[in-house]
Amino acid sequence: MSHASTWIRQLGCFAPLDAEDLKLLELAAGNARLYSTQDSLAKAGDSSDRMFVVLEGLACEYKMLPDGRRQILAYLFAGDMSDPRQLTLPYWDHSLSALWPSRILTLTTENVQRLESRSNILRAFNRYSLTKHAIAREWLVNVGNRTAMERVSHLLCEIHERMQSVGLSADNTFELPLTQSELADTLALSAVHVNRTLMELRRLKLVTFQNRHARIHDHQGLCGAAGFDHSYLRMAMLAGT
Amino acid sequence: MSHASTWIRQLGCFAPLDAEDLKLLELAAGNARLYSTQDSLAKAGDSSDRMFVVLEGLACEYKMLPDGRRQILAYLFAGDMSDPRQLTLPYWDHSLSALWPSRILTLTTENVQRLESRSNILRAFNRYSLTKHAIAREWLVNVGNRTAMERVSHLLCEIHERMQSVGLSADNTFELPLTQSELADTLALSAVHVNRTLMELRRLKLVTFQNRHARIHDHQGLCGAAGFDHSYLRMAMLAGT
DNA sequence: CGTAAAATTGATCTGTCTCAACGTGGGTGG
DNA sequence: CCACCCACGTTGAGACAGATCAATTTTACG
Repeated sequence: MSHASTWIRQLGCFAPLDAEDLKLLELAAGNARLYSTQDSLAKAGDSSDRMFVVLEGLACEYKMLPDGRRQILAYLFAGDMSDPRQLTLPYWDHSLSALWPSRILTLTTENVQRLESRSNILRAFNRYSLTKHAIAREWLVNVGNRTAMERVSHLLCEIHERMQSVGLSADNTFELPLTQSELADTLALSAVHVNRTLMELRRLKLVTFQNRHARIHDHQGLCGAAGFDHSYLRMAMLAGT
Repeated sequence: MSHASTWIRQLGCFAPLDAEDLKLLELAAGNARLYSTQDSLAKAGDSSDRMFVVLEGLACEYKMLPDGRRQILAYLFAGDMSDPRQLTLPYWDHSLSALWPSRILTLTTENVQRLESRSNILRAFNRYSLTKHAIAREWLVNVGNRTAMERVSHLLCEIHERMQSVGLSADNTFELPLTQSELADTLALSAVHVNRTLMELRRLKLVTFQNRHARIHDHQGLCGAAGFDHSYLRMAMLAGT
């Protein structure tokens, strides 16, 4: 199993890939680099001349306000990547950084063009990217309309489902090396309130956290608390609904 | 001046269009239909077999929660369109409806493919769509990290800039037929608080509203109140920064 | 072990929500 | 052409979810 397997498995969820596609993807995944927690990949304003693929670990996209407030816009788990179309723009409007020690692949415009010359890969990229945007829409709904309890539950349901689809969740347990402060900047809550909400989830026997791992004890209960409907995550997948 | 002029002018901001491109776009804009306030264009779950172009008027993308809460995800002003790539998906994950009497064009997959066979048009579509997503990211920041005053100001700065870029703003005045309740569902505030914030903006002599028109009296002051930085709107435009 | 980051807990504060009333202007039918 | 009407805007009072401030404990890691 190569270092790129999660990425390739994820792409395979969005379009069928043949042997030649797989070969090209494996090849492209050659020179991944290791990053540490908090290492910056790109800053808002930087030239947008490369895209990133998280092969292992965890990174995020975020925006900072001048006074230090931070909004996390997206998580990039193993198998996730930045938007390939961003390469057509002159600079980044948001920033990217690692949230945990990660193996991250950097692709140039030429690398990406070579991959996208394969119609299956192009199709997978596009459908993957559409899913990322569907997730962003749902985050806006989350932050805009849901209570703290619903927000945290909804995010956990989403992450669990994403992890499952790439085989990174077993026994309703998955690695989630996020601090409560990072969750706070994702969900637009204070870190203190995230803490209280997580403890409430524990008290309700819905989810527990140990050792940077989340364990869902009552999946149905959690989805209920979140008002979670997974259709936005599956829309672009081969299996359909 | 055709009915499609605002749309075409907007696309022309994202990629150079030649005579043949213009001809095809004009042709495609033939059978627009009139919609009234609140008319539905598509509901979440509907088959995603057409895209929409708002030639005149105002529409929006939104998501509803089962209990009736609504989050508006994007405004479609004259010249704006739904994401063409959505056509590759089986169904909508969000809904679209008119917010004001509008002239709206419906394009089928075939129509869009014909347009996208022109590389300039394809490029314009892509860059337009990237800008839409940059706006969505900024909305998440807005709802997640800014106060009511900042949120309202920021949204007004953004709309003003968008209107200006397609020539729908003159003398710092533009048509904005939104109710306070619609603003509330956009900004994740209550309608009552939107009202108080708008009155505060009026008291500060930054913006006034009359007759469904917004007039910005102190552009610099408004941008300051919002912490507004327009780079996310211009990133994909031909002029650059 | 020591140390710093992260989690936990308690007390208090506040921006915004909710509820409830009243004003108002533009569209419609009589 | 006027009167009604209804959606929208405005205003006030009180409530509350979540923020903030300030310790203290626990955990991770060199």
